[in-house]
Amino acid sequence: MEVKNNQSMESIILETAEKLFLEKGFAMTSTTEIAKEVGCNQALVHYYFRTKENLFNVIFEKKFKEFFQSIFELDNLNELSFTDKLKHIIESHYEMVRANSKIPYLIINEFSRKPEQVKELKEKLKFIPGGLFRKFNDELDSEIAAGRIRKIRMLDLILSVVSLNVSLFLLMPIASEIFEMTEIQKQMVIENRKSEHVIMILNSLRT
Amino acid sequence: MEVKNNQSMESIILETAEKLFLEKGFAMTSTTEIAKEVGCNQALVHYYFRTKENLFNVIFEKKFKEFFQSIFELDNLNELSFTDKLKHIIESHYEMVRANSKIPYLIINEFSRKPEQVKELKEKLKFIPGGLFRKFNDELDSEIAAGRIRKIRMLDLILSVVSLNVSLFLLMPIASEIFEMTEIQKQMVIENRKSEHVIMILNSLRT
DNA sequence: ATTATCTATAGATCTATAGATAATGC
DNA sequence: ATTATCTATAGATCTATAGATAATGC
Repeated sequence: MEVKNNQSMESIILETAEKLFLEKGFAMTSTTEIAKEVGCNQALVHYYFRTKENLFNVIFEKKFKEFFQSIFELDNLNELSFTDKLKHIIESHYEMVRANSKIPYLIINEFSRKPEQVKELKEKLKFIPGGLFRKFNDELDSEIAAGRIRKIRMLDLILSVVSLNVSLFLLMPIASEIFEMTEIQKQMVIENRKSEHVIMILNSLRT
Repeated sequence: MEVKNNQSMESIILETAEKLFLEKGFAMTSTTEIAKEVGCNQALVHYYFRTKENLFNVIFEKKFKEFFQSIFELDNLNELSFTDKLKHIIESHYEMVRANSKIPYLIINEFSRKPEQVKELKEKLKFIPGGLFRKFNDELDSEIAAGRIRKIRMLDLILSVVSLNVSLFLLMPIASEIFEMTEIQKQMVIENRKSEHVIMILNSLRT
């Protein structure tokens, strides 16, 4: 447990690995490359994390939790109307995906790399309080019962919000080529889509 | 140019490679593995396609074109109203993604593997007739002018349709774990989302 | 003769570990 | 003494090619 000039070697390795895994995925990133970028020898990466798989898992679990935690963040919204609450959720989820736009790719990648281990990942979500979730579901149902929004299941609502937000950032590199956007246009689209997603979802819920 | 019992070796290799690349991506698939699955030796894979990169590119270009062609398939819809036309586009795009659910992942993967080559891929879309596209854009604008739908750009409409359709299949493996769906429930969700997407988009366009 | 298929192997990784040396904490 | 870092290397890939042999077309 040495404290280096500011940062321990272990944490530098971790951060560098995180950066590279997010950029290029598990298979395309070697421990040799991580070491080279860190500026140490390759054995040291294994000294701290034993295996590449191990190192990846540490990072993956962290990112995976980070990502799903934010989806279900519903605190301090009690005083708002259902519509405003939903608007807030869409917007904060959007901002979270924007700030962590590589995570969805990492997660999809990992699920396709180890489909058999999918069950274990479920365990990692146990920390999410189901209460908030159920409460929002009840509110949704009573809005429907009151005839203020059309009939829709919670699952469909979540899928729509997550789909729109996540895939904007997954598709942006491709879309910007196809539609020949400049860097500025790209930024404008990203800026506009936030309110577009809110409008879409809210509009689509009208009776 | 030998014709084997039914199928040439070259096409068997191509099909097997396609299957494996779609399943596991470029980096996680080796020519050794392709050969093993085909039942030939590894040198033969290189005999027909020289390099792994080459083999991948042949497959990628095919899939890439296939995918985008179908998005812009707007034939034989002239007699329909704008709304019905849009409904038809959403549904047929949905079915295409369902039938080729691994392609979006392949494309996203490739774009993140070679971000520098993005420009070249643009070339591969030159075959798409811009006319149909512009015609639909004009129709959209006149619907807006007539006050029948809210103000929206073509780009936003396309992004929304593609986002919803594509990410359903990208997210399904993960979502089905989180929401603890059985295989039957999964199939039901996939069945339901088709009309849900149509409703969402059409509803969201109302003034 | 030409094309398809195989065997064998070079050369470049890459992961993981053993064992030596340097740095630090007590 | 213990922990961190390095050098060196084993062993397992993997891609690509050279060169031998088998199969086919004329």
